[in-house]
Amino acid sequence: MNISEIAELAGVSKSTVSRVLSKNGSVSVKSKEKVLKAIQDSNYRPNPYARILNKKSTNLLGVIVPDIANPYFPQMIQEIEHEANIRNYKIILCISGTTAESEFEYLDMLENMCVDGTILLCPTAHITDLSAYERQSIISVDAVINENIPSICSDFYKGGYLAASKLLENNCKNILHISGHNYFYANIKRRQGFEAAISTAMDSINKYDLLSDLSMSKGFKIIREYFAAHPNVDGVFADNDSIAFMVLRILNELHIRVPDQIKVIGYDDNFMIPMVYPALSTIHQPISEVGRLAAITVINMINRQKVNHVNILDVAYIKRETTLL
Amino acid sequence: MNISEIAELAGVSKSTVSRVLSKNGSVSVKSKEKVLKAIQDSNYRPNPYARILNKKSTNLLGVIVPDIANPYFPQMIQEIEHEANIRNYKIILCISGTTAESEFEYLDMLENMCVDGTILLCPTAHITDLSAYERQSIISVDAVINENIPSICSDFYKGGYLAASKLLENNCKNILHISGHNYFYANIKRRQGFEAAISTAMDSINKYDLLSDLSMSKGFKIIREYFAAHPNVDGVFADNDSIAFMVLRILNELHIRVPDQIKVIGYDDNFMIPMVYPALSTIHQPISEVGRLAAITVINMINRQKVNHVNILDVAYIKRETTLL
DNA sequence: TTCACTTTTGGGAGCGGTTCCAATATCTAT
DNA sequence: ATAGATATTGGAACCGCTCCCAAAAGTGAA
Repeated sequence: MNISEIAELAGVSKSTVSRVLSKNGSVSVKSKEKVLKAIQDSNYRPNPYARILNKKSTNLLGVIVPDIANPYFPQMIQEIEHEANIRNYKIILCISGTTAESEFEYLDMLENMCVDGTILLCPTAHITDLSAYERQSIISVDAVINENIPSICSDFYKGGYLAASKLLENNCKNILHISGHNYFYANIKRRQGFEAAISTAMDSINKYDLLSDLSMSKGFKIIREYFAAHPNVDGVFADNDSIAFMVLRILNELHIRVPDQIKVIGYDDNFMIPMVYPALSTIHQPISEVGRLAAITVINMINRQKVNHVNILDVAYIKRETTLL
Repeated sequence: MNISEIAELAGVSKSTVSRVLSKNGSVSVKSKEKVLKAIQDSNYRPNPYARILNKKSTNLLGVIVPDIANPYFPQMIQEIEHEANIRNYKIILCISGTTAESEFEYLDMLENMCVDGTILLCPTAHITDLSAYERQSIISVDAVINENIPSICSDFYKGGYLAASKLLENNCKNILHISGHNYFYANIKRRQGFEAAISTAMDSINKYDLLSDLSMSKGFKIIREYFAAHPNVDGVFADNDSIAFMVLRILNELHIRVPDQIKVIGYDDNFMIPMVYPALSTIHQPISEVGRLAAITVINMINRQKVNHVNILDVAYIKRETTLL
């Protein structure tokens, strides 16, 4: 079934059918009715690719995400998908892992597919130059790539700062910061904020750093060994909630009481937190707002409207059961 | 940049360029080199939509998923995406919620987009007739829709059966089955298996059922009240791990010891389990295998190869810390 | 050199829409 | 009734690629 057959069925020309379908150009009520009836009768679906060939836009949005195991990303994707759909955009999902090659491979693929825009979720620091991708509007989430690429971030610096401040308020003196990567913008900013806050402390503070591959397979061993070697640690800031969960589990095994003996603060505000005991104190990121703003921004950019190149959304400390204050 | 400009640059006809691009038809070495050089020099990217208009296929796969908060789905999507990419298919991700209208809306959209195939992840029981979608090959995962639609499922019946058997082995006499929905095939089969196993018990068993909306906002209250009203329960089977986590959290609040006083078994084998205490005993589903088989099956179906219409993958009981046996 | 055969090539008609343009129909005011 | 303006319509070119087909070029044996 194509537009010519519909035209024949309705007894009009295909130009007229096209006008009815795309709702522009004037069509008499009579013709319009005939066309609509013919479409009804024949279960006709216009071919979007023929249209794309004429128009310049595909109404496709690429989303490149490092992984979707960490629930942070699915939540954001869900929000992006929702906002995009409202505006008649479809999502092409690309899961890149954390290698720069793979990110570029997907960007190439999306460029080939003529997506109208792409949202880079948490790109690695390897991505600095996107000038080769001319057909698509690109924005980044949770990382600042360069001044030409609009970005949406929650305030990682403040998040790190808040975490350290709260550990200090809780009277911790031997503070451990655990993180799994150092090639994401988020980690770097968070660390800066964290260290800035520590350096404001009146008392003398011992700061420890554990930076390692903390995937579940290796993480337990590494963290367990670290606590064995540093029994004096009385405050922990984990770069994400999964790491914090591992810490809590290990402290439980070691019969170290939380929050009496050690305070623990996570990051992300994983939706699982309220389901487990003890409920983790953490830094909450406005995931939905970030996702929504990302979708809106990239679509505005596609439509050549003005967009803010710097968007920093606020974070908040959520006290639960692994800290006293 | 289009194929004609490349042809001009290379000093050949666009037919020849097309032959080089699509690697079929014979082209002399000399022409081929000229064309390749012209493409190199000009950063030309063939327009896939012009190709789609001639060929019949889009190399697009739809994936319709009820939600992506539950980590079960992201894990599966990741696997599907991976397998699809290897075979040069791209994924259109659609998040439908659990309403049948939305599932049909997305199916319509995918039909309009001329996707080659669609994978329905865990469709609701409302979906029974897919005959209106003629252009795409459709399969379902975690549900049997009808005998025309190939399906990939893990063995829910056995999963339910196993869970009940294990609770009986653990000497539970007052067994509670908690589930959040009853409009998914998975829930129905699981319940059948569960009840079949219970009915084989030698001793007299009290079986309780809690079937309700157990989203996190309401779930805690409902479960808490249920335990208050039924203090004799000594074994729990939760339809998924998230519900089981809520149960564990509540039992902890009530100072009821697990597994001494109550045994708990979950379902899914959520990757978070090893990170929290006590680690949940659960029924493990082969998520990756299901995802991989789904991708392979739908692509085989697209290519008109024979596919099995019934695929049931095995599940296994994983004993951790919330049961004794 | 010539003929028969194979390889390579370019022209042109689609694929299914959109859109420009000129032609025709309809309407308004005189 | 008629000129002039406006609304509606169909024809045809075009978007960028594929692929059929016939022509041209290349090959080898007689």
